[in-house]
Amino acid sequence: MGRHREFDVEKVLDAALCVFWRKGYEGASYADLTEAAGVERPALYSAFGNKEALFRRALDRYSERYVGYIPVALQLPTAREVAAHILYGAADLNTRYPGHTGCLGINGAVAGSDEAEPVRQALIDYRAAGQAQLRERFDRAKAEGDLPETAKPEALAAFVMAVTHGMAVQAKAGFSRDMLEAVAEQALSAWPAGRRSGHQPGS
Amino acid sequence: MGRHREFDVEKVLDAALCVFWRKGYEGASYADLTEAAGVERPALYSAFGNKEALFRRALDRYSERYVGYIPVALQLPTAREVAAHILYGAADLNTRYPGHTGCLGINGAVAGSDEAEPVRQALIDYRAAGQAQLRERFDRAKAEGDLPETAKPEALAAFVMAVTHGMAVQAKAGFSRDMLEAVAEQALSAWPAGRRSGHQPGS
DNA sequence: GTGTTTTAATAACGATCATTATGAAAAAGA
DNA sequence: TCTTTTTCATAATGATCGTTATTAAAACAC
Repeated sequence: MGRHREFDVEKVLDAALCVFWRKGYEGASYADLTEAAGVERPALYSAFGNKEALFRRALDRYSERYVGYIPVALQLPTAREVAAHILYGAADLNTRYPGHTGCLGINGAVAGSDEAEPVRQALIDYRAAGQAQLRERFDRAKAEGDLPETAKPEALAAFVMAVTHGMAVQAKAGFSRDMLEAVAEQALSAWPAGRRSGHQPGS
Repeated sequence: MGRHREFDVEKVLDAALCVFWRKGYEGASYADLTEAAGVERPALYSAFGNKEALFRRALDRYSERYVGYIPVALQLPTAREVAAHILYGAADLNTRYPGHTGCLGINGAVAGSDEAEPVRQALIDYRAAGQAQLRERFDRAKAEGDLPETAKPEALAAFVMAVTHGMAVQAKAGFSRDMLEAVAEQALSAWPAGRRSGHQPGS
């Protein structure tokens, strides 16, 4: 019983995601969010709760709809291909939408006031989870001989993540896709070769 | 004639710099700034102007007092040493002070509200200037044979900057110095060798 | 059709934001 | 000592922040 909801929750969530992507968590005001979503303030509160809950829903949606290239990358046969797919995938995602360059995980919460600390921590956890997946994948690669015995999977994962974060910062500063791809190419040019890797540096 | 200023302008500026470093531009309120500086609000306005002017003064001081390792790096004889000095210098600066990890250039302005756009642009310009210096240094290295003819100085500079930005993001997330140094080491492991470079990959 | 329940929209809430009037206190010149 | 000038400290400015009362409208049950 009762009145039906008149707006599409998923469309509203997409609109909020775009605002957060562009302005970060604290920079996105309810005035921005309601204007982008086309609904009034109380509708956002009744549908999602408060601002932090709305952001977490937007982060979930971001993960589902835009970061799919990472699980795809993790399925690739060699570590180099994994890293390459992630690096070029980040280069693409960071520059694909002119209205919101960079990535939500970096734009949202690098710094800010104390009140946003739980949100920053959520984003840190989000990035850490991705890095842990990458590290596990590199552990496997080492066991399979795709990475040499001397390779340090944890450091390799942190390195790949650092480059992607750095590209996100650069994308927000307006770097071209070509430049980001050149960054990715350079990051890959020293990838350690394993027993079963056909790649030779410089070949 | 008139009354003397009772506080030390440089000490106040240092205090403001620490607050901006920790909380970013928009996250730092005047309540934070006056508490850290130990002076009242109108004193900050009379000495520095408004918040944006105070931030720019703090950015200048940051450049003078904390980023000296970059001009030092630019004087080193080989491009690899330049990149290594910058990468390890960033690893150090990003983790040296537990109270304000990361770096001001990244923490301050990756995302935020529209009102802070000029400040974000100032930080983008600041980072771009550093990258331009690096690129010029790599141009020289190429001319001197320290980088191979195939090397792309612009891409190399963007790559080094991307890694440093990524490390700044990671430092803000609590990464250890050891981990950041491992990231830097990996970034260097593929550095292109020129005619006059004694380095061989893997040696 | 009446009553109940849920949503929609307007407008207000207290808190905090950056920024300043305002007036007292202090130092310099006459 | 008196006047002038600058700084200091208290407190208030209008605006915006995230969050909600409040009331009107719409959709079900009976």
